[in-house]
Amino acid sequence: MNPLSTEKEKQILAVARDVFLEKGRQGARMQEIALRAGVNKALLHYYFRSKEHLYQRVFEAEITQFIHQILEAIPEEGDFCQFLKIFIRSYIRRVAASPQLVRFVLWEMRDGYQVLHQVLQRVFNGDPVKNSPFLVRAQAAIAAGEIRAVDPFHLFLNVLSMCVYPFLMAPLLEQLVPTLDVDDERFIDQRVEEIFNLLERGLRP
Amino acid sequence: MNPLSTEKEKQILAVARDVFLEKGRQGARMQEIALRAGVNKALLHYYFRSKEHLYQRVFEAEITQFIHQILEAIPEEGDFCQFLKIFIRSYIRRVAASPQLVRFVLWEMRDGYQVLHQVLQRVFNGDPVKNSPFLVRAQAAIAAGEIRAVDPFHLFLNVLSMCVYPFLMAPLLEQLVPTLDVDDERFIDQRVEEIFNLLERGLRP
DNA sequence: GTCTATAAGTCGATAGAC
DNA sequence: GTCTATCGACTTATAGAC
Repeated sequence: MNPLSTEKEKQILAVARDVFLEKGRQGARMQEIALRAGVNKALLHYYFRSKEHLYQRVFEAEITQFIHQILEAIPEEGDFCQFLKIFIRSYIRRVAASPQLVRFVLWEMRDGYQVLHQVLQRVFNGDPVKNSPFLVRAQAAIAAGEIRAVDPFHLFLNVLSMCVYPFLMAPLLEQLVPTLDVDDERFIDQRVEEIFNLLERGLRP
Repeated sequence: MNPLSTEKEKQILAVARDVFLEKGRQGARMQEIALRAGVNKALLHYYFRSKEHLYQRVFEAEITQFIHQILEAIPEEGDFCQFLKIFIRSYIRRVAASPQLVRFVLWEMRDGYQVLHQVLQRVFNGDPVKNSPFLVRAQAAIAAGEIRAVDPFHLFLNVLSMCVYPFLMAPLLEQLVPTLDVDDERFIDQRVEEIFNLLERGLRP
């Protein structure tokens, strides 16, 4: 196989990712992907056979990469509060870097939640609920009396929610508050602080 | 104007709402809307001129209705904690009733955030940030020393986030935890309790 | 492998009968 | 107002030259 072909394949995938995230599964056009990738439309079918195949490749790749990036940012040591703050910061930074991805995944989840589930199964050795670092750490912290006995699952949902949702609403928020810029480091730091302080106080034993 | 015509127009709008929420702006098909509404495709154009017009009508109507339903459920009296608990319960019930709507709005917000902004301007007399009941109540509660001095804007974001996000993730969550049913009253009550307890403790002066 | 050209099908929109 | 029939534009996909 020609290394140039592999290179071109990656190029197409990168562009397809952008177009799918921008326009969605239905809105994306093979013509636009070809144009922006600087290749002919027929070449897309040569490499990926159909729009559906290309979409599946992009969707699965993005989900896998996203989960791995989050996992890499999770610290192993330290007490639960340290762990929590670092997790919040990492997660928010990742989401702020491409909120389009989260919006895309949530929208496409209507049909594609099985794919997300399969990726989680693979990454977390068959049992995401039991093996998720966050849930493991939270349970340990409760057992050790570091935090009060909340439901770890709901706690996890609460943390993810507060980290993600404002960035999904960003276009509206920036319209409502003209001085606001959700990509600004200061806003991100503010959110980390507000979320962490709320949790730290709300979880005290 | 024939009352039957108005009836048919409403029927089309109701079906169009379902199809747009299900398939999105691009994925929705005029043919499908016509079929499910039991009318001819040409009639859609007779009433609404184009797919774009029909979409705008549906989008604006849904946003307006959603905001009004939330506002109706906001209590006037009581201390901030009572207010908070009722707000959380109302908001979650509304979101749980049709998470598809929220998913749709967030996805379409890429282009449609101006519409959302216009509706908010209209409902809140030109200044949603100043006149939003939640922000007003939060500021008063801080001034009265009922809760500690957090940023009301971030507090609002946190509450909305925790109420909405889990229902956006519902398809995945139910796959991960087979016993989970996010439409079950018990899950909804659990979430209200977990969110309220976290906030009540996290906001103590 | 990469291109041009085109097939095959879909969809929004409209003309025109009733 | 409501229907049938069809146009015209667009999109995916492929055939075939190079």
